[in-house]
Amino acid sequence: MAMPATDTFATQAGNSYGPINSYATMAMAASGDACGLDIEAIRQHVPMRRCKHVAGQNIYHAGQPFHAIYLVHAGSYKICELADDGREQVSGFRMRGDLIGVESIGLKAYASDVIALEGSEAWELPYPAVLRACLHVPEMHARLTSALAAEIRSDRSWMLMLGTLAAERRVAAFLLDVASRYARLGYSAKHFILRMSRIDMASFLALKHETVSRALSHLHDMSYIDVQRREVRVLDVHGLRSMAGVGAALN
Amino acid sequence: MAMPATDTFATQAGNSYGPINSYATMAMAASGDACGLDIEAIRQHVPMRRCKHVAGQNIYHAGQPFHAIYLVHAGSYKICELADDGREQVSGFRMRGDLIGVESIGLKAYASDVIALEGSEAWELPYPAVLRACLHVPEMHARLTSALAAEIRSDRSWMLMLGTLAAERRVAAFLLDVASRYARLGYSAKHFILRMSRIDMASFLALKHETVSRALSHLHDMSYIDVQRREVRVLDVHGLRSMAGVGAALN
DNA sequence: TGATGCGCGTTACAAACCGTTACAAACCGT
DNA sequence: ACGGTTTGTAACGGTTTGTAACGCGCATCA
Repeated sequence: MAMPATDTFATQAGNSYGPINSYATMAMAASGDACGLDIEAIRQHVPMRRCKHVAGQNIYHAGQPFHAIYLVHAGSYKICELADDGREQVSGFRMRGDLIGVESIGLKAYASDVIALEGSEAWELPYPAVLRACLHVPEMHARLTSALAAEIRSDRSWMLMLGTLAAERRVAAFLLDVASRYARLGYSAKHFILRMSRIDMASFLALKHETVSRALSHLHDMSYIDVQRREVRVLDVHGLRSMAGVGAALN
Repeated sequence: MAMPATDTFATQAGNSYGPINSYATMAMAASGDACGLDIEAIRQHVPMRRCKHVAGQNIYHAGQPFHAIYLVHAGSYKICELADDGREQVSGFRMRGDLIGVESIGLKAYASDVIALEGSEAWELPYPAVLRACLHVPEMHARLTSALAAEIRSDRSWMLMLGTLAAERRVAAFLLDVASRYARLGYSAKHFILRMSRIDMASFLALKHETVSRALSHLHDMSYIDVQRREVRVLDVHGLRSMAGVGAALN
């Protein structure tokens, strides 16, 4: 039982010390994608256009009927679930290569609210064209289906995390997840900038932002990380992992 | 703001006082399904066989490669997420008309563990046949895709519930969800038998089983419900709803 | 038949964790 | 420099958990 899959990003050490991801470098990642969707291949079947983006606004305009899904090109987006009575829950963050809006397939309106964090851009894929491509190109069908299935699996592993880990462990697991996502995109997994506020992190982790602050401070005190506002340096991956429970959540 | 969608099952009052769902009556529901999947229509494209079922055993046999998805015919199944370190989280319950296993599409192994609760049966749909049908029958493609999308939306509303509601409210929301599921199948929404243990409920709601017990007792004290072990009578739907937050989670 | 063991459910009490509240410091744009 | 927003820190209090005890139903077995 000696640490299976213990090196989600330690094996990628080559790029673990790559450039810190800043808003600038985020926009120029390699175009090959780690998330199963190759932009060039899709473009052969579905007309895509780059989404003009205004920081802090929904990429889905409120009240508009559902007409497209989005493929994140740069930056990141937060996905929010809204209740009738005003409650709000961040259900995830999407980065380059992730799809946004697939859960609205089959609906007349959007299932969730999507908010672009600073400096984000996405490709807009008209939904009718996507459907047509799925029916005529088996490969597209397989891609969309496994993208949906992957979305479910990812949500489930967060349910596992939220249901079984205490506050501090959730924060550790979250940091490891962010790190491995950056690593997959070719950025450093040991030094990165969180693109979301403490409040967004807290909502996603089902905590209060003060609790997130305390947890981060404590992880800092234990020398697992070095954190200053949104800048994070991972000092002890092993320690973080044991804190999060080996293989906690994530992928 | 006067109570939108306030009558998820109050409008179906005609069947709200139908027969109590016992293990016997559960097996003979009408064959028309409320969940978007019509068994007879599917059978035209995909060979199905009734799954022999042994209470308490996985319907996915451990170690076997992924080869089918399942359509629940009777009873209910619980879906479990497992972590490497032994943590376990119930991520949902599936009833008649629900699909099981769609999240494993595209994988060599199963994403979650599935455990049949007492008296449950399912239709087995061989996965290759399902895929073939999706490519040749547009309607099948739409059905599978929206089943996957619905799965995502359902998971997300539970994240909303877990992230924003306190313990007692979660329990109330859970009861309302169970009630509306029974109503959709034509059973009473005001008098039903919970098919899962307190421990399973607790895991699903990210609580401890004692907390679930206390919450149920308190709902009983407030005369919202009448509960005796697994038998539940809903006495005050309105009260339950305000407890859960109007329109909380569900569906 | 009655005894025993086991899992499930309920309740009480104490302890721990996290949320609440409040305030101060750092950062940002103007 | 200014005000507003975000983040950090601390003390307090409440909700949830942990622990333990007990009742109940059911299966096993003498």
